[in-house]
Amino acid sequence: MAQAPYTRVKDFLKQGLAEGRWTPGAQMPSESELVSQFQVSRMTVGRAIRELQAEGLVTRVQGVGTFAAHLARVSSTLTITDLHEDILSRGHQHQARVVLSRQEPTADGLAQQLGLPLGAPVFHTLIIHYENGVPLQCEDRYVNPACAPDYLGVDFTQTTPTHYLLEVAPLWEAQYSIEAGQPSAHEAELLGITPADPCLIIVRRTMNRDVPITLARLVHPGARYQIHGQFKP
Amino acid sequence: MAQAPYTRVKDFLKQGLAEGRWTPGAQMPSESELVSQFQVSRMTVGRAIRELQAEGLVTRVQGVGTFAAHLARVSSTLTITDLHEDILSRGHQHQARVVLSRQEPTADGLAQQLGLPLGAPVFHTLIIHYENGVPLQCEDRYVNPACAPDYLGVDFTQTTPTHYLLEVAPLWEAQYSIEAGQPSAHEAELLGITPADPCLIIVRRTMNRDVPITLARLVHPGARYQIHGQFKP
DNA sequence: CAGTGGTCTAGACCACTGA
DNA sequence: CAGTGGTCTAGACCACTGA
Repeated sequence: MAQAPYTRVKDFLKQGLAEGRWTPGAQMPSESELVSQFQVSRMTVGRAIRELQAEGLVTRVQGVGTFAAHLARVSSTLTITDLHEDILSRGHQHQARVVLSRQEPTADGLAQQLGLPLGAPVFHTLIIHYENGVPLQCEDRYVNPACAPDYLGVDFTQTTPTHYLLEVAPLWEAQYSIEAGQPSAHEAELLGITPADPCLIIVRRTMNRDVPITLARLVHPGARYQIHGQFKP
Repeated sequence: MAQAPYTRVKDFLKQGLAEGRWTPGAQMPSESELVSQFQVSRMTVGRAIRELQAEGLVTRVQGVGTFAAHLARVSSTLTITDLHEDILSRGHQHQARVVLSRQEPTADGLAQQLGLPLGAPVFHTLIIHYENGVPLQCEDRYVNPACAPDYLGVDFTQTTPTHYLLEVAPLWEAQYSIEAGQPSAHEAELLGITPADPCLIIVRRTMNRDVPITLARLVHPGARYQIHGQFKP
């Protein structure tokens, strides 16, 4: 099975970039040069270069040319996964304990974050997730009732809020922050650690077309949780 | 200025996905349906759908069809930025203090990580980065001498190792982990914090075509450093 | 078999850049 | 002006799937 022509062009350029044949900022072969070099149509080399551009490996300027990208800002993907699936994929058991599940009036900062009027009802759950019996995450979550009216009726020992919300409210945009911090006294108690133990804290807000769906604070004992990732062009 | 036809098709599909018009797993219009609906050529709808596929919004199966993606695994981009640029972009001042810069014999675990024989020389720098005079990062870095022979001669109060290495050794692949932990006694002293203060610790290894270039441990006081990101299709 | 996506071609017109 | 990328068309052949 012969390789597709556009991948041959793409691989040629990619290899040259890896070898430093075109150093960052240098002009790369034009579409017409590649057309005659590879004896393919311009659509084909166009696709090859466009994909490299999408991967951030080259930059293009109309009327000027294609250039090897400055890799100063290399980006990697950080995947928002469902903790339940993560744990199962490690061949371990996942349990959840629902500490709290109720409706509350929205407090001050929260109202703003969820785009609700101050004091409007909001759903609040506090769930501890265990991997093989060991507490791994304290999930403190507020949900916009308009996006998931039946949220409080769900049995979260059987499904996770993340999973349920992805089903009922198509996620469209997410913002998150990651930091190291100390758990609150209550969180420490629930996680079976001391308030001095460092934790990885992720705060995440998801929205659908400017309507906030949910705000979650995810606290993980530092010794038990790591984020891994890699970048590969 | 009329919108390009392929973006019209792409936006139509994207909007439908945001509205939940096609729920995860549902079959979406075929290329030929879109061709007659939009009165464009198949190449054009093909490009629109291919880009949605690259963004992870749809999945395609040859001979079967195009389907709305299950968004269970939504990914966001985490950008490897140069701390120096980060700080300047906030309008702040960046200073670096070189605590250590020398050649050492490679220790056990390190040799493996860098693909060097045990005891082979390796470059080692320890640098503290300050934002407006406040310690923000402790950068403990080992460098494969073969990739950057002049590394130890560089004045790292003037340029950062990240920046220098991106210049001399085209980065091609990176692996990282992020966790919360406690600094070593030495790190705490250098950062002006106590060993009990939680820190965000990033360990990053970069390589070029299977040749490890550098391994860095970046320790940040939790109270002073956060990672922010967002996902938006 | 009909329908799907995967890919390619040989041309075309355009906007933009810099000499 | 010549050269660049941005985009499109109308066809084509193919591999694959499921009835």
